[in-house]
Amino acid sequence: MGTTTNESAIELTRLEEESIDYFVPFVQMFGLPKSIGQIYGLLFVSPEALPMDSIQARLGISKGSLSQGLSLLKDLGAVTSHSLEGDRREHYRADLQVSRITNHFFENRLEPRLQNGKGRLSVIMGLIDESLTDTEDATEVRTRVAALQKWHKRGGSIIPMITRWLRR
Amino acid sequence: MGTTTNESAIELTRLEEESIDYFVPFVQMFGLPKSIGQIYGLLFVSPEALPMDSIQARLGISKGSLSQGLSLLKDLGAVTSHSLEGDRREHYRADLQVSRITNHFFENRLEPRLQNGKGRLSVIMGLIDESLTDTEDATEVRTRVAALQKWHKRGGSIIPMITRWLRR
DNA sequence: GGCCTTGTTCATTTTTGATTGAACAAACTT
DNA sequence: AAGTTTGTTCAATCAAAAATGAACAAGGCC
Repeated sequence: MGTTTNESAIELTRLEEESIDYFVPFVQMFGLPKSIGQIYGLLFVSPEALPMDSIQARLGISKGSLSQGLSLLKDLGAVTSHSLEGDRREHYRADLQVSRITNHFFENRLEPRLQNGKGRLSVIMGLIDESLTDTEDATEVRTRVAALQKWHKRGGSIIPMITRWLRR
Repeated sequence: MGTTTNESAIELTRLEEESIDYFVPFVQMFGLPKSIGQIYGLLFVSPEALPMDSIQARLGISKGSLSQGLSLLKDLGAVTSHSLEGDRREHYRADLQVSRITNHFFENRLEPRLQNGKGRLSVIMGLIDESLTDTEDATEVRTRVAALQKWHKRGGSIIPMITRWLRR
């Protein structure tokens, strides 16, 4: 049995449970909260789009979490919302682009920090002589920083590769 | 000025500060605690290997964190320990292989979960008919899961590529 | 207008994860 | 062997992140 048990929720099918148990660790791997995995997991195995109250009843999570979670998933492009005629509620459906979640990770979490790091490395390089008076010491450390810079370039160039590879 | 200020610590050089400010976000990007970044950042710009008490005095972090942090870094292979003659204390030096940190992320954090996920997907595929009686619905969802499986294969095959690329 | 229904926001609570430091072990010193 | 230095472990504390739910819009409906 999975870890999806929750008293106050409408019973989930085994399929839904398994899907959620799949997606929760998946999204956590990319630093997203559990609730995102639950929501996406449920929608992923729902053939028809679901309204918020129905999702809430099944997952037993708060309206707040749900609203925020759905809005993040919409931003990522992992979930789309649809209005059904004769129903005022928005209905949410999982988009197949799971890669949106991973792209978000690479583009929002990795990329900017790598970028920022690049600048810092130049500063560090500049500070070496100032702090390390012994020439040998300075050379040693400069070698290390140079290796990092090289590595940085590599890392930077591989991210677009990965995202391209994962998308489609 | 960086975020590395700490009352009870021996003054850090600008170089050390910058290095720490570089590595703290870097390691956090991969889900490692801040203290790991501080330790590694300090060692990275230290030409000579440092003993624990000296690291502690400079960073102002607890002996516990330090011991655990160093042992993790040693496990990663990002730090090596050396015994100096005439000094009972172990001395720690940063290994240039920063890629060890990223490898650890890919191999210990991503890989096993992807592996685990693979199995779950088969289970999910098997549960579809059981839960979705409508044939169209079942087909729809089966398509989604199939897409995920395909994506999974891709993801699995790209990880060795990335680690190979980053190493050396 | 007044009254529902649907959804968002955000201050508070809860949970999770990191850090601390005291207790302990191991190894050296005299 | 008693004392000292060095390092580890782990229960308790603290901090950061996530979830809750009440207060608040924004629209529809009578």
